[in-house]
Amino acid sequence: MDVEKIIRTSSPLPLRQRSVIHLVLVSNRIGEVVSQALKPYGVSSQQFNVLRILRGQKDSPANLNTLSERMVSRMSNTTRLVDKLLEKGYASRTVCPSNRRKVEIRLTEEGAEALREMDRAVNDAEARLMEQYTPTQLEQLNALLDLIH
Amino acid sequence: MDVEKIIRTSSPLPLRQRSVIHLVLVSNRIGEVVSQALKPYGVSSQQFNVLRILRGQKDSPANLNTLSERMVSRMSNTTRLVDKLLEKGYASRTVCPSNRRKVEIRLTEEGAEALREMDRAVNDAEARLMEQYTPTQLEQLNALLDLIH
DNA sequence: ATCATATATTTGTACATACAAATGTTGTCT
DNA sequence: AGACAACATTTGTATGTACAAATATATGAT
Repeated sequence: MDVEKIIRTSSPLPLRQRSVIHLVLVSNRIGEVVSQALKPYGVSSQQFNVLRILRGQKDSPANLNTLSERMVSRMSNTTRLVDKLLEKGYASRTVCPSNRRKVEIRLTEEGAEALREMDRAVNDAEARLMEQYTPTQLEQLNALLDLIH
Repeated sequence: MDVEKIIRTSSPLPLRQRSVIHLVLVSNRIGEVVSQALKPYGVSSQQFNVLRILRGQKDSPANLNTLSERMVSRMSNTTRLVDKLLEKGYASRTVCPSNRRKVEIRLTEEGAEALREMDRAVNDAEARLMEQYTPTQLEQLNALLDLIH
């Protein structure tokens, strides 16, 4: 991305500062593209993320703790996010019988079905976004990102 | 960053998908580090961004349009963000006399002073975050990020 | 059994973000 | 001048995010 053009700065930025801004701009762009792809299904990218985690659980239910641990962007309020998924009929929530402090959250059949379509849409969008990259470049990018602590 | 560890997934992710998640994780981490550095000054990273743009204007004031154009993350509501800066005494807002539709937003002396300290704090935090990188690696990273459209 | 502590979730508050609609101002066309 | 479109900002609504406090349940020590 052309950082200087996007933030309309005339003077060139110091390399490290440019990298940091660049990373944020790219991530914002990813967010944009993904939310756009998900718009037809009425879910946010965080909600999509949760649906994928639920699917990854196979038949065992997830509790809120598990969900927030596994989410890409830690949600400080997973309760309300799950509320939205319930409203849409994509997930179910029951009190865990063995430990009544916990809740059991499951993907519904409707949720699983919608998720298959979302997956396709998001995957296509990501493919378009990243089509410039050769596999080698993707390896390099990942290796460089690994350096951040 | 160790993507698989952070999102606690056992199966390795496809390279492209891993890159996308990696970029988002890194950007989230940057956001965390920057907000932490700004916490003592009571401003968000977006507010900090606006303060820097105001300084870049030298003595000519900025209007809201200019601000949202130049911000790293486009704010859909720059009005309310500037409100916060007014409350803190870091910026001033007056109606533009030549075109009463516009507003003129300026950095106050107090804002300029606080900004100098914030700059130091943020710069230090970013330096710590990116200390692993050689200049060459930063170049490579920027070049790879340039590929995104 | 009771109390303190730890665990799991929910609720409250403030702020941030996205999008649409409303307001006020300016310039243009007739 | 009056009507109308374009411009710049503000306001409203819904949702998302961060952090702290509140609630409910379980566990362990005495």
